[in-house]
Amino acid sequence: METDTRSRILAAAEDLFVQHGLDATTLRMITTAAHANLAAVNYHFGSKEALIETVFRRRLTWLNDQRIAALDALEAEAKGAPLKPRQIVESYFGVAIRLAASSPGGRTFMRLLGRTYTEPSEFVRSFLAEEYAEVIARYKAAFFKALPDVPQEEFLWRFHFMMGALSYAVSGVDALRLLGPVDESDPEALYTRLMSFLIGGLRAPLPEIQSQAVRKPRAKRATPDRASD
Amino acid sequence: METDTRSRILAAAEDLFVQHGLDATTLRMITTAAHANLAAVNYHFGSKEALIETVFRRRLTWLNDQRIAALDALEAEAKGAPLKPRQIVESYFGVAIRLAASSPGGRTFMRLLGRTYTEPSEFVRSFLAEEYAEVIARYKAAFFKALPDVPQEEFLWRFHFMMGALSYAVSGVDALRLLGPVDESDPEALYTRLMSFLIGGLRAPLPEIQSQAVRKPRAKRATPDRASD
DNA sequence: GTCAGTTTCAAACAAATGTTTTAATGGTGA
DNA sequence: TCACCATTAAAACATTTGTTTGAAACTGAC
Repeated sequence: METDTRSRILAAAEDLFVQHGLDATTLRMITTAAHANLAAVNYHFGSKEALIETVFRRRLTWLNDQRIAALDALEAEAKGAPLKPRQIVESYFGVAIRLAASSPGGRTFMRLLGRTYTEPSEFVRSFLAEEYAEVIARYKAAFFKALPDVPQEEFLWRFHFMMGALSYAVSGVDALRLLGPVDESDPEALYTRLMSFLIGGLRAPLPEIQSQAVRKPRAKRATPDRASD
Repeated sequence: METDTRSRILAAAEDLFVQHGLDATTLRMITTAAHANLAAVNYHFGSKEALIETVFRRRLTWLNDQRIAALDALEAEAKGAPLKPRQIVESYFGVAIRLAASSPGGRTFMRLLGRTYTEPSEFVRSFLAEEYAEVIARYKAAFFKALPDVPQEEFLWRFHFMMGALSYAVSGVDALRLLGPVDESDPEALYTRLMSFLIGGLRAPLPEIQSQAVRKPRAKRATPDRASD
């Protein structure tokens, strides 16, 4: 082996986590794959949870730093003017796709991350929230400024939907395989496809949300947008 | 307790699975919550895996039967003509949202299902694929007929993205909470919001996918669609 | 060569898991 | 009342889990 034990463990863990999930991956699987002794994980990281946190934080801080840097650059160029929604979407989701495309390890990690957004484990959620706090705040502000006509609640949902689409885009494989054979090998094409979809969804006509108290229970659903369908 | 042991176990399992995940939920947690003996799971279901499968199949077959029935109704009415994309989207994703809205148990299950699409466990994937095979085939055919101008590969990705958005829409909570306080209490509003987004994404301008072999490595990304942004 | 500090190793640890076993319980019809 | 059945109950089962231990091996500085 070329690298040191610590690095080999990190790589093996990342790989096995995405294959089998966090819980189902045992320390014995990791240390075997890393050609290390079982005790090495506890020696180098302290515990399995600490290893998981290290695996995530290592790449996630880098990812979100990239996002913030991209936003900084856009806002510097705009000199106070609102950004175009497309620019913001591209910088937020583009960074993720590019990480997935950059290296086998990056792709593995993005698949892992996509799966872990919905991870119920408490300690994972807590450091995930911590890692995302700043970047979410920055992008929310940028979007609100760029889309002053879109109600904030509506936008938050759309952002949420977009994150779901991204998650499936990078982690997809399994669910996608249900649909039939598709080509997942070209990240540039995936990027282009996802952007089209996201922008289309983000800029879709605003639905008329009736207040829950007023609406009649079994009323036929109104379809106010895009009458041409 | 009102109901019999088997039903109490099913309800408790569904509830705990969505809270803690499949692996992290132990039989002891389930049987305690269900006020049953530990051995009851193996007596009534045979194994933990069989219990999981029962929990999913019970609601999933119903869900997909509803989808197929909805499609049957639409196609009967259309008398051979292609359906409108919006109709198909509404029948597929609307059924899911409606199940989530119909009862606390339905909502719990949809959250569980959203989380489990990305479940790496082999046996879960296998029976999920089995449950989805027919409904996916039917809807693929309907979509291809409704959108003859959209390349099939492009559509499959968009369908995949839509499933990601749905997954986050129903299972979301945690990831959504990162974004800030939103109202998740009104399923009708969620339905309307999601539909707008999905239709917007589905009908977005087609991206120009350059063949991977031809494209230059670091070429600036072309943004052929929606020049107005 | 020696020695302190770091890393690796094999072995064992307690705790928790799904499952099985064996007996007890409760109801139903003969 | 008895025998039969399905269900429940308590206890023990073998495995597997993450973690700890204590000694061996290695490393670099003096």
